[in-house]
Amino acid sequence: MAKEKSDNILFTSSSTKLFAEIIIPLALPETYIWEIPSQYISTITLGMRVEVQLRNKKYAGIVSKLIAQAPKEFKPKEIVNVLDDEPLVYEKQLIFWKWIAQYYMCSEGEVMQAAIPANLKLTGESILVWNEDADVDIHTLSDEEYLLTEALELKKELRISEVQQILDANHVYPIIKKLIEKNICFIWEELKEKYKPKTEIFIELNPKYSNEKALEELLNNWSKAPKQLELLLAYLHFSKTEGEVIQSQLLKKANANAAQLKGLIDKNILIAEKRSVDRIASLPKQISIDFTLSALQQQALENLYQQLQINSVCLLHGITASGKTLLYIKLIEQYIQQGKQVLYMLPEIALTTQIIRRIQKHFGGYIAIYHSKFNSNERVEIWNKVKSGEIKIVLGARSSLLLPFNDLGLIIVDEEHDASYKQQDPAPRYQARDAAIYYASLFNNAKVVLGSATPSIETYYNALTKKYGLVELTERYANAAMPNIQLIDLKKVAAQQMQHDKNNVQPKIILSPELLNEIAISLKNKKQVILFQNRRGYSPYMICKTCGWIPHCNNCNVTLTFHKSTNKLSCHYCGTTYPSINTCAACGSHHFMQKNFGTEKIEELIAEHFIDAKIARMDYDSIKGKNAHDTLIKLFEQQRVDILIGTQIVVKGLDFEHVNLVGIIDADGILNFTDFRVNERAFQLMEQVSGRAGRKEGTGKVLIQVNNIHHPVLNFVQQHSYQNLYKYELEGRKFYHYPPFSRIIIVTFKHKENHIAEQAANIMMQGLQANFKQYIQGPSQPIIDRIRNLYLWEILIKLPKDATIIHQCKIAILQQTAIIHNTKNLRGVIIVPDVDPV
DNA sequence: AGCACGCCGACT
DNA sequence: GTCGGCGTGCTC
Repeated sequence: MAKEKSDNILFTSSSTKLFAEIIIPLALPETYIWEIPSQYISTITLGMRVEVQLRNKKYAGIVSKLIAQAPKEFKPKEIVNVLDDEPLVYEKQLIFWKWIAQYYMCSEGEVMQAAIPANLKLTGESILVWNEDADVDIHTLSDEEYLLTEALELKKELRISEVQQILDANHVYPIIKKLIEKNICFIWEELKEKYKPKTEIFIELNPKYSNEKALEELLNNWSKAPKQLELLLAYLHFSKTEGEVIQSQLLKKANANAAQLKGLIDKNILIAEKRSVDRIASLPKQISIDFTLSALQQQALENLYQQLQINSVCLLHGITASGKTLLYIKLIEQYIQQGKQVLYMLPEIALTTQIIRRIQKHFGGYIAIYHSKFNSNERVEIWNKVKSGEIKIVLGARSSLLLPFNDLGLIIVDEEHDASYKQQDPAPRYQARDAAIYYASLFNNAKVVLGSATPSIETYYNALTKKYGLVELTERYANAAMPNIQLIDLKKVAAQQMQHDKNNVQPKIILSPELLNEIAISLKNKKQVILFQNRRGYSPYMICKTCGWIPHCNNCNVTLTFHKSTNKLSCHYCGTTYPSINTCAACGSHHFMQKNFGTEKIEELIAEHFIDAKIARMDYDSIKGKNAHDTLIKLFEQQRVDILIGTQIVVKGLDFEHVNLVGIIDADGILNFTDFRVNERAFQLMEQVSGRAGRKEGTGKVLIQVNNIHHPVLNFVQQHSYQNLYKYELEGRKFYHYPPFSRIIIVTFKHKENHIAEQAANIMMQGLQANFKQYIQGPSQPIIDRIRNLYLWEILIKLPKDATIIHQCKIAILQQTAIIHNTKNLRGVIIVPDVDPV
């Protein structure tokens, strides 16, 4: 720290002026410069927060660069206050932010906005909220702090401008910062669902029995209460096999009751502790690796070490259930023992208690979990502990990449092919997998391991061309066989039924007799079934039987999906819901037909067929509640659900022992997308869903219902051949010049008037034509050409993989954006560049 | 981005 | 007369 400081102080003499570039959490096209008042010159360093005035608003910005030379064109204002006495981020993070901003075409302010928890950023808009649970010790407060605390207690909420009236205007932000630190108030975050960490009661053995002798003595001298002894023995067995013991599970497995457990707790033999599943401050900081790898896994691990000696990035390609997680755990252990920090990234939805518990079991209190559902206080806590190095392992989603690591040794990107690593809507639209590779390069000798059963084509290409190392695991552990995959030709089934029924209407088959039959067999054998339907709701659209009118969303150009459970129509693009329609708006008819089908409808049909089976549905609609997702998984784990019907959500890395049948209801729906990644995505989806079948004992079966039975991807899925898919797909990518043979930028233009959006897109296209004509496609309207009342136009740019051309093109796009925004009538057009879109 | 300034039409 | 719509310029 001391070294960093002396490096950054350019001048100490009081006659010399010092200036700083400050990042403001706004989408400003460039960073602005403020002057550092002389009293701060000796203490200010990069990464500290400062209070500055921009126009007539105040912001907490971050010092990103110190400058000795006074700018000629304007006279900078002075920084009002320095808010930190140590940097909030290291220089590495500042470099990283700059790279993200440049690569993904956004402002550094937008990156800052995404990186920093709300409680650490302040703007004039921020609203302070009184913390009802605050435990204030008045004597520790300064006069000004007390003044503000009093006002807050009275009014509960204060805008920063109001705070300014209460306090001396020059002292606002430092006082607020103090109060936030003292937990007296927090910064209001709108619409953020409050995430309640899930707590469970864990049972532990009193440490005084942790040595064998004391325990033996206890057991040998046991008298009375034989049931308690039985329970204690069950606990000991359970803790050996599972590590963590949860009260409810213990009682269930040991067939004991709460009174017996209470007896043991009262005798101080066992200890009960209520703690959150994902916040684990109380867990001991210890590593316990109590499994051994199979010969193949061991070899793969050694291979991985070797590859990481030569490469900074390595792909771990292991088929489903080959034990990738075990390798990660071994790897993490290595890095922790060297004192390095490790980031283990997973797609948000895969961050279930299942995986969290598994990792916790091995690394206890070294771990922190981080994702966007945590509230700001919790995020700040983790932020600080990662910065100080107290936390060694972060298990998190995409956004955990933006934490202030200082001594990162390893980043694991699990399920690296997963599209959710790419941020979609607010900028920065970064791809966390790719950004991780750059981020790692900022740390001394840090490595990246990308893991997947079905790697993205780009990643596999990079591995084969030696840009990344490659380690493959081709066998499932415990010799479990890959599931057997059968295609069900829906056309044939329909034809048969038509013959049978002797009426000439070809029926629409949703559930084929084969599938129903197999489900019945599974149920009879007390096995579980997963049915996959990649569409939620009951029916994707309704159509008037008389005139063909289809209800659309008022704000978007999409058909509305009917949800039977709520009896509402809903737009899956903007989320608006409408009451169910009984009358056709075009012809007044009351007869509607439901076209296609979603998870809700499947659930209903299955329930009709299997009256006694326990059925559950897992999709975006059914897991909205805080812990609904975890609860559902648990129910299924404990075999309290026989048939699980779900969308994408069911494929993400869940490990269920008793599933032996997976049904894909509508493969055509997966295969008929117009996106250059369809084949890759379809294969990944089907292969991952299949992987849920027969993971432990026995062989699983997968039934795929499909009309277009000759689609090549189905063949690859049946063979479980990623290699063949890769070969096939790579040729297509080469022919059409798609990634990995090019780099794509899509620029989207949005405006409430269609012709204005179009006009802006045309100006951009013309501006780019001079140098990039051969790379541009469009402008064109996307298939869904209006979302949230804004019309959309797009330009697709496929650039060669040449850093100079890409860089120049980005500059040209930004120039054209500036030109468009300086043109009359067009300034309202929202222009969104998306680099490496998915 | 966000905010003030200023130029126009519609109203008490 | 003035209220408020939004097009325009500008922020260190």
